[in-house]
Amino acid sequence: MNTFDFFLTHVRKRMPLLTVAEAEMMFASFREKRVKKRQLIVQPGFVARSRHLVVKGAFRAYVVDEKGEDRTIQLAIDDWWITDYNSYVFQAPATMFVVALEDSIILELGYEEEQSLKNSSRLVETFFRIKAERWAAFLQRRIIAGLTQSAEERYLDFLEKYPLLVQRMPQYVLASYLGMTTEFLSKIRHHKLKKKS
Amino acid sequence: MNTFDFFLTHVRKRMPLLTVAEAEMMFASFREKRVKKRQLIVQPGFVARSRHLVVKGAFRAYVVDEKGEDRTIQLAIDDWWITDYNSYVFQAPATMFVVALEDSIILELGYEEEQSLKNSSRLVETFFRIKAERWAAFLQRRIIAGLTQSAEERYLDFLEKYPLLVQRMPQYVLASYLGMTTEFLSKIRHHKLKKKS
DNA sequence: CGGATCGTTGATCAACTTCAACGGTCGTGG
DNA sequence: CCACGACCGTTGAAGTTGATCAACGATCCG
Repeated sequence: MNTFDFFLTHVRKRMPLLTVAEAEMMFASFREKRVKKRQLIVQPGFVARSRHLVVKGAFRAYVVDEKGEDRTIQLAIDDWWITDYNSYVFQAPATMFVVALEDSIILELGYEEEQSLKNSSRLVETFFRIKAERWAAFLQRRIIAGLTQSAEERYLDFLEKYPLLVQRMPQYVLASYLGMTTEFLSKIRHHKLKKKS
Repeated sequence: MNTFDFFLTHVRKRMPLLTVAEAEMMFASFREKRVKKRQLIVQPGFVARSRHLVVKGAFRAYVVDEKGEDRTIQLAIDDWWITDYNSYVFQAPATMFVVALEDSIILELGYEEEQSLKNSSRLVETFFRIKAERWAAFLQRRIIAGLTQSAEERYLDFLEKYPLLVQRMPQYVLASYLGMTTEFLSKIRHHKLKKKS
């Protein structure tokens, strides 16, 4: 499957009505890029000028807090988008790192290109509106999980919903995404939680 | 200020280009409602058929977990929108309660009405796209706060960013929004945290 | 082959919760 | 208009969850 076919399949999942011609027009605004493991595509202090659709590979967005700990804010593998969302939407300096966890292929869409696309096609505007709505819904579910579940429950739930992600992510990434330490996640996985009495 | 003027000011904040005629057309799809304190506008099991713009008053969206504890997912006072976002976007059964914390006035927008509005006006589609993007950005900042800050830091930050909200919300609402118990928030507020040695 | 990276395990510790008891205030029915 | 319960907040003691620290083991590349 070539990159355009991948892209067509991707957009048709959200917008079945999109014609091939429209998909081609959109596709023309993207740049295909190869990114090596450990390479950064967004860095704190610089504006995230693009959002990135992962064709193949894996990425992680994280912030580093005062204590120097990193906290994973977002993960992406094949067919997901990633960037520093705040930075991209407001075109303000980023606070996150976005780094490749594997050698990857991405489709990069610049902010200005996205604006033009939305201006030139009503359907594209709708595409990005739906994308933003679903992203918000996803984030809200994550907030609910954080407020209502224990570390173990969050892990088990995540494992059930995103088994592919769990398989591909190193454990320290997973732990920091789920809001716990690697040590604790290791204990959860090996049923080494000390139960009382 | 009458309700339409309130609405016009509200939408112009996001869309300065909106003409009065367009604002009037949008406004016609909303229903003004008065809601008494403790009245529910969304309930679990029923689809959230509307989203609500708070003209005057205060609301709280919360879920009840297995242990019977309630966790506040969203707050809204004047000029904010509220509903069960997941339920509204996917038109699926709600998991949240949305309840009035004061006697309130809201502008209610039904799902179908929103779709028609977006179809009939490009600018309205853009309005809701921007709204969704900012909502997602807001939620992501909340996730970052939850992953990187202690309970005390979350409270102090929230107090700084949303002093009006803090003033108007009862403490148990605030505590459950910030992911801690009322007791603990009370101790934070009275500097009763026991420090070691 | 050798360091860097990632994961494991147990002991101790800190942040926050739970529980219990109590005090104030608000609003509603008698 | 008062009284009484419901609701909300406070405080301290004890309990839990998960973090921190430290040491070690495995694996993976270069």
